[in-house]
Amino acid sequence: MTTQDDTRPAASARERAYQAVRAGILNRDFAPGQFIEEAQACELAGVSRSPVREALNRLAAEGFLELHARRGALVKPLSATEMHDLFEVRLMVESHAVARICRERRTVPEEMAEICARHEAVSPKDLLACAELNRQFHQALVKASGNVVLLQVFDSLEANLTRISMLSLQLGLGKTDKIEREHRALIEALRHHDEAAALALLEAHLQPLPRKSEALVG
Amino acid sequence: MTTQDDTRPAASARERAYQAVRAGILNRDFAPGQFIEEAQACELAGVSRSPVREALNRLAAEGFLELHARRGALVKPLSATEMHDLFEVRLMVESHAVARICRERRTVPEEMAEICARHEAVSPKDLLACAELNRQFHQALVKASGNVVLLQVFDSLEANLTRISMLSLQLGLGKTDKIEREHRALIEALRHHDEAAALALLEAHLQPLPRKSEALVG
DNA sequence: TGTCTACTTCATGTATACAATACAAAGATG
DNA sequence: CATCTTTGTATTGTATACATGAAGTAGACA
Repeated sequence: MTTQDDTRPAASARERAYQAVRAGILNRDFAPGQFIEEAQACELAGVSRSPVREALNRLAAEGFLELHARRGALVKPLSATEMHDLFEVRLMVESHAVARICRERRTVPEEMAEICARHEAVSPKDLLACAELNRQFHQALVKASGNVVLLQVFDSLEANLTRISMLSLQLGLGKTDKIEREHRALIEALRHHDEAAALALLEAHLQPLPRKSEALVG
Repeated sequence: MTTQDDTRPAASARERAYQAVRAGILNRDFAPGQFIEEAQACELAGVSRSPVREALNRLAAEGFLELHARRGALVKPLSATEMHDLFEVRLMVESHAVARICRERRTVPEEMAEICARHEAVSPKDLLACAELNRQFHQALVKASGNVVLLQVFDSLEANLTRISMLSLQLGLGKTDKIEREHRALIEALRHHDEAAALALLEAHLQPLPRKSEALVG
């Protein structure tokens, strides 16, 4: 029974467990390679094992965790190869979205510009908010392609993308104002349905992390 | 309780529940749009609600089901739009794999030819085996790209692809010998690293279902 | 007769109890 | 001293009991 202005009245136990553990992973309270015990998660979220197990299953499906039978939930380390491959796939997905938008001369949703505006308003210190807005922008781009399955695929990359994004910001790479400028430029190119320009901007925007940061995720 | 002369070495309760419900969906014992009650699934698999719930969660994550809070697990209908979008994404993924194989001049794994050989041996009547071999071939193609994330993405499409594949064969579309010939031709093009030819073959091979069959899935 | 309401019923959400197993530490044996 | 065995303990896997909320039904009233 979610009221519309849901400040936070009654989240389900499963949802609380999910959010708590997910935040713990992103904060690196749970480090990659570490096992998360159900009891820990129970205490953290203040719920019993049933919803915790469902949350862990979900996090595993999303790629945050690896479930080992009778061992528990391992926080999945990201290898250099995986990070590289992830960026390649992400570029493929977003390029496809750009191509569809330009070729079918789709109108660029207002949502994307709005996200940029919100991006301006937020403090560069608030890493989680910045990462979230960045995610929303790229998600909106893929959504604008009109292909629901493409959107599902993009969402399935979200877990790892968010982890990398958080890390990138924590390391002080990726200035948020530069990101926002590039987003606006991309919107402009899309509005003119200039596929070549948009693809070039996208490719320049989506650069993998430098090698030195790899070890930090895995 | 499990009898002692259990031919199988004791699959976990969760796995049994997963297999049972998944088979039920593919057989269309559980029709699209129908709600699966946990009690039904419990009886079907002979286990209690705990492993059944985990199985349903997994099936939902894989795209077979939609979980509605306090309502249950709905067998997800596939709309015409989703089927179309699915083929577009699939083509994108496999095209990317083909491009990578050709451009990086990768050796085409023996596995792909072996699958074709097995395909020859199997009876065209055995729909499930044919669908499975077809899936394996395309999965091997994506795996040959060397991009592990691309493979994950392809696997995430599996649920819906399998449902459609089963349906296609049930309807007597897609002759299996034609499929196998096209697979062999694709291997040949890949071995020569002829990207243009391989992409053309792939595109011709991956044709969406005719419109008339749409209603049967949704 | 239609509709609104209160109640009954039942499925899901959550908590907890029980079972099985893997890991670790301590002891036995060569 | 090293290694194998044994046994204890902790954690996951499964079953079941309880709580909560939703949907349907029956009855009363307009």
